[in-house]
Amino acid sequence: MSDNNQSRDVFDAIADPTRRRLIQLLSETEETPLHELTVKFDMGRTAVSKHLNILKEAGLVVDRKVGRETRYRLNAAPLQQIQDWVAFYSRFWSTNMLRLNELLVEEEEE
Amino acid sequence: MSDNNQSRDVFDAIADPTRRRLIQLLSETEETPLHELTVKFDMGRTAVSKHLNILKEAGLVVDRKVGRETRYRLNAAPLQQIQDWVAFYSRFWSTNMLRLNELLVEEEEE
DNA sequence: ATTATATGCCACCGTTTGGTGTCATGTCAA
DNA sequence: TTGACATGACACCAAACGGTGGCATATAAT
Repeated sequence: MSDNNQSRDVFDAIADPTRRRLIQLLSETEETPLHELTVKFDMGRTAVSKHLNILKEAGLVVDRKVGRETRYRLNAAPLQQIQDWVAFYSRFWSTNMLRLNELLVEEEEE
Repeated sequence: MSDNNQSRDVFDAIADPTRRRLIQLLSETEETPLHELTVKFDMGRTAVSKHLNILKEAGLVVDRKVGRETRYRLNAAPLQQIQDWVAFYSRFWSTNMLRLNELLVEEEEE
């Protein structure tokens, strides 16, 4: 159904701060060409392009050529994997909260 | 309030599959010594220990010496950062759903 | 007392990562 | 048509990563 050309682990793709910032920037627009993204970073065009390619490998970004520029668009769908994964562990910090409360109550009663 | 000895980015810590498996294993027990974790992986003790240290740097794991062994315990709390981050983008795959529907409707009406 | 176990620490090593600069090519503007 | 712009592709590089093995030490078991 959805696009699964994921040759790269999504967890891996979002590990880098630059790539997370790219995701954020792309979430603010419909479509942005490489050169426009590049000016927002303290690094060369080649580096930004590489990061975008990694995001593309993870399926988080789609690119499209328009004239001489390549425009990038966010595809947030693969992030569901992350959400599913982390949702499983939400129960653990909840129960830790409960356990913390137990300890506090015990201390009060001593 | 909570423990913030995070010298390591949580996104970075969970990027590695071995470390995610460690998190999963630790979620199944209260506390597990290094040697017991080691036997579950196809790598040496040193490698597993390194991964656990990285998780520790991210605050995802707490260790405690008991006799000659070092026991590790999961602390899922820092994973909230991940959840918060990804939650922000959930609206994007939802709106993509909506946009997909729009496109389908347009096609039908043509 | 001796031996086995569990670990930390360190040196080492090949591969990946995240950046650089350069060159060739395609496209837009004058 | 000439020149500026946007990009891809490539070689290169230092640093980080993910693994190894060996050694020293503390604890447990015999």
